[in-house]
Amino acid sequence: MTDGVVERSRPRDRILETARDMFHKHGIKGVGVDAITEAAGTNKMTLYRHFESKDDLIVECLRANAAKAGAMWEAFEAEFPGDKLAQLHAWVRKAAAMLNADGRGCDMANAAAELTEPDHPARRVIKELKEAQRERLVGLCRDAGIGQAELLADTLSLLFEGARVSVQTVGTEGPSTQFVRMAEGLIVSFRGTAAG
Amino acid sequence: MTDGVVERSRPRDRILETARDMFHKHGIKGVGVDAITEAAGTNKMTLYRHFESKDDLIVECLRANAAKAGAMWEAFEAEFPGDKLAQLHAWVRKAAAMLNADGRGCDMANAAAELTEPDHPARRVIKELKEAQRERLVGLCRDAGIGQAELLADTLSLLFEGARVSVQTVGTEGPSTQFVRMAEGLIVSFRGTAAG
DNA sequence: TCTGGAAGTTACAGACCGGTAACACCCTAG
DNA sequence: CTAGGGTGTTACCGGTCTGTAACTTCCAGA
Repeated sequence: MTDGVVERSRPRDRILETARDMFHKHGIKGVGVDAITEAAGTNKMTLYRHFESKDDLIVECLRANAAKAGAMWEAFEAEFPGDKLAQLHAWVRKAAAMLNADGRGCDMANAAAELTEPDHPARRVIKELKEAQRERLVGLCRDAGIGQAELLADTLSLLFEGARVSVQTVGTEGPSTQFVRMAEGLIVSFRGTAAG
Repeated sequence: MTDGVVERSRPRDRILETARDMFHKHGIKGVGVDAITEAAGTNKMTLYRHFESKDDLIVECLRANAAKAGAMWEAFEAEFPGDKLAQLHAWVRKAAAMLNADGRGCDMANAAAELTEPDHPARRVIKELKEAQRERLVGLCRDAGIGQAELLADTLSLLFEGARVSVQTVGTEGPSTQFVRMAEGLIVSFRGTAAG
């Protein structure tokens, strides 16, 4: 049984998954390690055997989130192999779906809002992962043949980030309802300037 | 001396101002009432004589922020009386300046990220104040003679919100550097469609 | 000068926080 | 059967949190 990569329900995995869920729902400082271990069906000692500290657990949760996001990009490539423009539209649809998923914003952004210490270990990984996501979106726009790929990618990125916080503050009935229209309009507009 | 509206350095005002500053810098759950009162040069009992609870203090801080934001809009009107388009451009400049002011995002959005309880008293005031701000921006766009005023206002709003969280996650050198270009381009674009 | 209210001080309650020590328990590999 | 590592259990440490009680000090207004 040592070959299994899954080996599900090992305590460490349960802790990581439970922490991700609870941090997402209640915020990082709103959840204690006791609550996490209890919800994960284990205990505090086991948590501290697998993670150096709560901060370490936070960082691992953020990395797990990033890994899940990375899988999303690969799913786009798998669904529309080579068709970067179709993948870009898939990203827009996926982003819109995330807006209506729940009222909580981006875990990275929320973590950045809570962990204010400038040298907190989570801050560097947040920056790294956000920059990596930007690279992927820029690459998608560029390979889709769009002229000002960086500007379009940054605009779409800011729109999406803004929509997520808008959902968190005024709910799903606010400005975020127009996200798809805005994004699609921008893509059309940028494709037009690329040709001209 | 009862006529004075200022009467500065009254304990309640010092507490409110200090709490606003500390909540902004360190987050709401990252600051205790002891730290606030000490920084305000007073004590905990005085705080609880003026505010029912920490939650009440939080709500008052958010309202104070909104009042300050309201003063900003009035400053636009005072600087460019009647010229709504000039006021819209002033808003863009002001928003850009706020991006470079400090690495912390919008206090409302940060509070919404931290206070996850759905019935937290701060949530309703956050929603009210964000909706009020949207109304002002929509009104500015409409009175500036722009056709799809709501769509432009929502797009600018999401861009600004996104830029603020972007600053918080990747810093001032990220996508937010393009905010002014994006916003001005959008205004030009929307003014074009209004005429056409 | 007297008085009343606002503000300061100290101490405390009760709960929760992150983190650790010591020990008992399985369960599997040899 | 045995040994050992991963796990569970209990108790605890020192600190911090919100909120309160009881008391003192100050200061402005009459």
